[in-house]
Amino acid sequence: MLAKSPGLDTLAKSLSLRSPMNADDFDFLQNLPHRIERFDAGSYLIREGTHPDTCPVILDGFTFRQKLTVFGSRQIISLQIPGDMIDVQNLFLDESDHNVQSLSTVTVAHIRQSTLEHLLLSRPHIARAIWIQALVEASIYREWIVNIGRRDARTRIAHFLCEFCIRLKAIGLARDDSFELPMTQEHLADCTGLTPVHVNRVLKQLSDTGLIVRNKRHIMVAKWAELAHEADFSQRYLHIANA
Amino acid sequence: MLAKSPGLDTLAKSLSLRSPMNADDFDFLQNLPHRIERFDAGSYLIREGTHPDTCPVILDGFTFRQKLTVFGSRQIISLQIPGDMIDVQNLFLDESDHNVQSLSTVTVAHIRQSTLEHLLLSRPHIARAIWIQALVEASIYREWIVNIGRRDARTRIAHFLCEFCIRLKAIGLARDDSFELPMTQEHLADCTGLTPVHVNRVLKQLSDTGLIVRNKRHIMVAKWAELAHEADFSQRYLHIANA
DNA sequence: CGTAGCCTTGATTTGGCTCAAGACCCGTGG
DNA sequence: CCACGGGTCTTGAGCCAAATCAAGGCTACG
Repeated sequence: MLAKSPGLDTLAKSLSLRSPMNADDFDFLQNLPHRIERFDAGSYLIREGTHPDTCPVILDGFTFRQKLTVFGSRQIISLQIPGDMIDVQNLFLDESDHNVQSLSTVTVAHIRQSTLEHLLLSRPHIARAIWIQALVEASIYREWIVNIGRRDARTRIAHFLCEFCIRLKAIGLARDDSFELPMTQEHLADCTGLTPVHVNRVLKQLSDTGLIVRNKRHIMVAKWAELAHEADFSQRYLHIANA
Repeated sequence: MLAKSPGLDTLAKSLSLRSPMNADDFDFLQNLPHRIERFDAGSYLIREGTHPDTCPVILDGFTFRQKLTVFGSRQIISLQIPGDMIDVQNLFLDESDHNVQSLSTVTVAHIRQSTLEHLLLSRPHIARAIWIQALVEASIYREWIVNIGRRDARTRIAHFLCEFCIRLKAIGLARDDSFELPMTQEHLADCTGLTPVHVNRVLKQLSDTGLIVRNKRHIMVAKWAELAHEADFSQRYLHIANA
């Protein structure tokens, strides 16, 4: 529980990609007190209206933020990948305004909110990296608003695939523009504001056109430049330094 | 330029609503070095791809964040009202990923990014308030994703009106559920992912049903409870303390 | 008093939704 | 080892909410 764990490497690496960090900061992050927990797919990590006292960090697997309308439909708001801190906002806000659920089996490290608050004050370089992570997430929200508000279904799905692929590549979970979707087509529909049926048709169409190759949930982007062009995709909003 | 100005009152008040602040902090905010600038309606305050060296704070008027697709359509991502700092993210991110434009004539106070960076490190209570403002903005993004992704046109417009009204009331710019829209119906369409024509029809329909009363751009919410219900509106996501 | 921007309304079209049925895939238990 | 069943994916048919196209009307301002 208090001991150094290989687990928090994921967090330290993810944050150090965001802002330069010295060995001391890096070491400090790895030694943060935390508690490991595993969740089955579909579990709730955070529920709307509650105020969690820990911030989970994803070590392995995927989660998503989600809101439900009174009419019963679900909108997925964002996806979290390994290295992401999934509850920075509840450090400063009273109640969670949305739900967080696991997409697959996930392993998280819980860090106490009080530990984080102290860290934000005492470690400016780490604090900077955490804020950058939060600001980039907000930037992705903005792009999703554009995606859902002003792009047609084909463009929208293409954009989603480009974004997810780039994010995975940045943390080494995708190679050669090829990756595994950790979600059903229903989830994909809830990410893009479409229906599962229409997502299916669009995916088929993208395969038929030869832009992607699908094998179950494995996606290979066959023609990156063309897909990105059709997707109206530019990765500036992801704020990934090296690329 | 360096002198105390009545202008920054707006910022100090807005931030102190977000996190408790002592007289010293309050005074410090009012005495921040800044430069006042006015913009005509439609001016660009920030352009995608640039890195401004000041953060504008709205003293009077309204601005909006906006992105354009390659197909030429525009999506408005958020609205800023007096007291809002409109460029906190560029403190930490290299290039702006979107545009900010004025909706009406606006007066802003430019604060140097370096001044802000120093402030974030030296004044924890103010820093907290600034981060809360940024986190609440992200929360509003999340709600807009839901609004655009999963609500029909009538619900969407109703939700937009509820949100805008509550935000204005929080800073004393609306009374009795009655306020002035600082935008054209085309802007409203770009906020909601609809077309101007359809926005017009929905507004008419909301008047005809008696939920709102319109006089040019003046909106009076005649039946708040009913409008909020139809809008699937709950103000939790705005994180306004007192209400 | 002309003109440009905004608003309003009608007619028609269409992208994506709904409804429905069947196929596939995989884990489970007999 | 195979039958069963539930979740997911796929495809077809028909429909509808919102888009598009188009034409006037209003208002403010030079």
